[in-house]
Amino acid sequence: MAEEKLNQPTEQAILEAAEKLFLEKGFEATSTTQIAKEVGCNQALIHYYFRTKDNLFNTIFEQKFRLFFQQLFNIEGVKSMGFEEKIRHLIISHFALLENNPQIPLLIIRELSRKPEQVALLREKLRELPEKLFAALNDDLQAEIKAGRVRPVSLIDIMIPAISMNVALFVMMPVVEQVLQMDEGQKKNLIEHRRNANVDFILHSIRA
Amino acid sequence: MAEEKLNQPTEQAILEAAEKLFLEKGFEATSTTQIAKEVGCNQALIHYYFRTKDNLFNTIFEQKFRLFFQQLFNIEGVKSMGFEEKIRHLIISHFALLENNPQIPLLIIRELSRKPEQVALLREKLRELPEKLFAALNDDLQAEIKAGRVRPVSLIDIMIPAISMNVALFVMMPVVEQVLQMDEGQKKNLIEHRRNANVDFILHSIRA
Amino acid sequence: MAEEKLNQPTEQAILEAAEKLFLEKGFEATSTTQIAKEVGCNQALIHYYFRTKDNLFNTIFEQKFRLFFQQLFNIEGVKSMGFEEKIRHLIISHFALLENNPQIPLLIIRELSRKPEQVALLREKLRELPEKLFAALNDDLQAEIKAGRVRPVSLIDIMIPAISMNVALFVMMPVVEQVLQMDEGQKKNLIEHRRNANVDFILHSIRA
Amino acid sequence: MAEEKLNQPTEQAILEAAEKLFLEKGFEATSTTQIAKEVGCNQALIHYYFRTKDNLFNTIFEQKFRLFFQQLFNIEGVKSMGFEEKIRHLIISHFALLENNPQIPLLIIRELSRKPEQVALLREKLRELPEKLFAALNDDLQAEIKAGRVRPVSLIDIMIPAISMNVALFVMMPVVEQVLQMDEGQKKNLIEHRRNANVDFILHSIRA
DNA sequence: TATGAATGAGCCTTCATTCAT
DNA sequence: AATGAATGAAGGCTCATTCAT
Repeated sequence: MAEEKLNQPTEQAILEAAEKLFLEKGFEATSTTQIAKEVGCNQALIHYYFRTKDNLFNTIFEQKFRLFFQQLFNIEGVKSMGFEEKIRHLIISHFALLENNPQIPLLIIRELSRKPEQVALLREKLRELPEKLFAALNDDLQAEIKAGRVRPVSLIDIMIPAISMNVALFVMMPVVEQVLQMDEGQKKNLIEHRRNANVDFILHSIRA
Repeated sequence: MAEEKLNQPTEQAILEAAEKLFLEKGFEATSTTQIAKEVGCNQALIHYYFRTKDNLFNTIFEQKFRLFFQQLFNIEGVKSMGFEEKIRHLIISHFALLENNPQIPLLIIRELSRKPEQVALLREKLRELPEKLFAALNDDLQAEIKAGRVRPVSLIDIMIPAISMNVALFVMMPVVEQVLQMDEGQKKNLIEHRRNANVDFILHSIRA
Repeated sequence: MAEEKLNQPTEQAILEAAEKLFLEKGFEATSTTQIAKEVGCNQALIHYYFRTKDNLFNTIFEQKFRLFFQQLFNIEGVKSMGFEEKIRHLIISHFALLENNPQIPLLIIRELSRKPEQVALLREKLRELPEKLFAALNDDLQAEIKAGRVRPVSLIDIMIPAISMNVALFVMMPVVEQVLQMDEGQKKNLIEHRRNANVDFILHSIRA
Repeated sequence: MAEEKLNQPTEQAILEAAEKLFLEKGFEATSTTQIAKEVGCNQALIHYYFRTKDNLFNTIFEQKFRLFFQQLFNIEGVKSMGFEEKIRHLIISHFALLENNPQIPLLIIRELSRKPEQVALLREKLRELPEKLFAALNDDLQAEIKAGRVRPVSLIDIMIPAISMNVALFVMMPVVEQVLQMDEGQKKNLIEHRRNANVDFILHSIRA
């Protein structure tokens, strides 16, 4: 309960090394020996701080998980916007979140099955979505449709493409990078382009 | 490289068991012991046929990989269609391919980094795309744009959303299933719905 | 169920080494590495044959356990004897059993708490005792008491001292050996003496 | 060696926790971590006070050992008794000692082999026996035999059964408890009964 | 073709111990 | 007096691989 106490530098270093490796290679492919080597400490020290590899992973997973979904549903200052502006803002926020945490979706996809407790947490988080955001947005959407500015389409059929396009970009990016031998600049350009392209695509698609 | 001699039944059984497990749990989390148990044979037999676990994995990876991209770019009988029909057909073909091989994208995303040799292969395959398909399709697209039936948009900016939406559906499906506690019927309905929803979304988005 | 199949020589060697070490030092103080060294094989081989240290121990424990209690209650040809002769024979049989398996009592005392399944087995074995032996013996005892040849005493109060004296000798022998710096000959003499001394003590004690 | 300065309360707490655990589970199966947890202190503190686990164990072993044998041979006020009364008193004293320290015999049996230094100590202690007790008692015994009140028997052949019966009761008690599923009351009754039964048995056995 | 036996390397974990504070 | 941090060694176990048959 009393979480977020200031970690010791070593504990923090372990967390960071573990985070890096778990995100990069997944739980199974990461060994505590590798983490220790990355930290530059004895392997037993990892168990001193976190007792088990599973524990260490859970700590990181939960933290990343919370961070991700808290930001995902944290959409302040949207109320005063027009509908199109809202959509644009939400997609760009989501995109930014992924840009800052590009490996989290794959982490969740990979490892959620190993963490049934987290499933419940996610379910709960997702339940907040309709009430806080979905309902309001849906009202706007229905108004837009009635006004003839948007074609008849359900909100979920807007959100799924939006989320899919954003997530897919970052999930598939490592493959694309490798295959197209992209350098950092090219990658940056691609991301920059997709940010707006995704928004445009959605907005074009829903126009009446 | 591609020796296509008919496999022995045992060799085939190993391949099938390995395929199932590798797709399900990934390379690291699958052991040759598990594969042997699944086949119902001796552990050493796997090495008799494939020498190393890596070898066995590569065989499957390459095969799945070929299958995936061959079908992806194999668009017979498209020529006679109209542009919209072509797009619809391509997306639905791609969707069907994913439906039949829902785990392949995750496999590639997960394991491609471990297989630099495969990257070259993929690159080569991708180079065929523009020549066989891309160019022809692009001609159609430019014609449609000139005719005012499609808004000005590059072909790649149509393909990326299309592929993204299809891939994201199947990559994220295991998480969605778990979180929403969907049964088989619900899952089937969702997939059925998305098949057409994805097409519609693309088509709506590109209309002038 | 189909137990007692002919063991491979290596498996047998492992069993023997493990038996020796487990009896000598107990479960906790014996490592699989030590067992492997004793056998002269790789440590992993022990897990190849028995999967876990616990499994290996259980195999030995159960075998020793069964052997011990089967012989304990296997008292053939006693029926035709007179009462005193019966008592003598039973004590000497028990003594011989301990002589051949001097470390088993300590093994059971040490490790039974770690093996709750075995407790049930032992309980069952012990339930056979009264029916097969105890009842008959008790009839004899009552007859002897009525005839005035034996003082009034319950059978259990004869058996407990008998068993105690026999067991205590072998359980305490390692300590006695060490403390008194006895050589093999002295030890043998002591055991030989106690064999008869124990019988005599019991017989003297119950005489009217 | 025997520095008898008053222990610090913490040191005392460690000793008590360690004693409890060592007696219960033996040296190998007890970890300094467990002891620290039992005490509620830091693990390092145990080494601060006792330097090594072995040292801590030796302290306890030696203390228990001394206590056990000092009381064993400490037979005050016996001189004025008659022979039978002496025997009775000695057995009951021994029994009481075991009742208060029921785990010590098993501790010694288990761990003496790991402590060759302690063997010398025990040997020395045992050498005091004949001088202080044995000789006097033997005189009494010979007198009794000569008087025809006791059958011809050596003192050692009285003492071994007496000690054996007492020790065996407490050494085997944990097994008996488990197997017969005895509750505390039943156990208490059994012990109470055996206390006198053991005395009676010895006395009956030596009568002429 | 197929298998049982065997092995070295690595994994996660626990342990006793040390050291600086 | 007491503690948190850190470590080397060892434990049990699994793994991919090899080899003789």
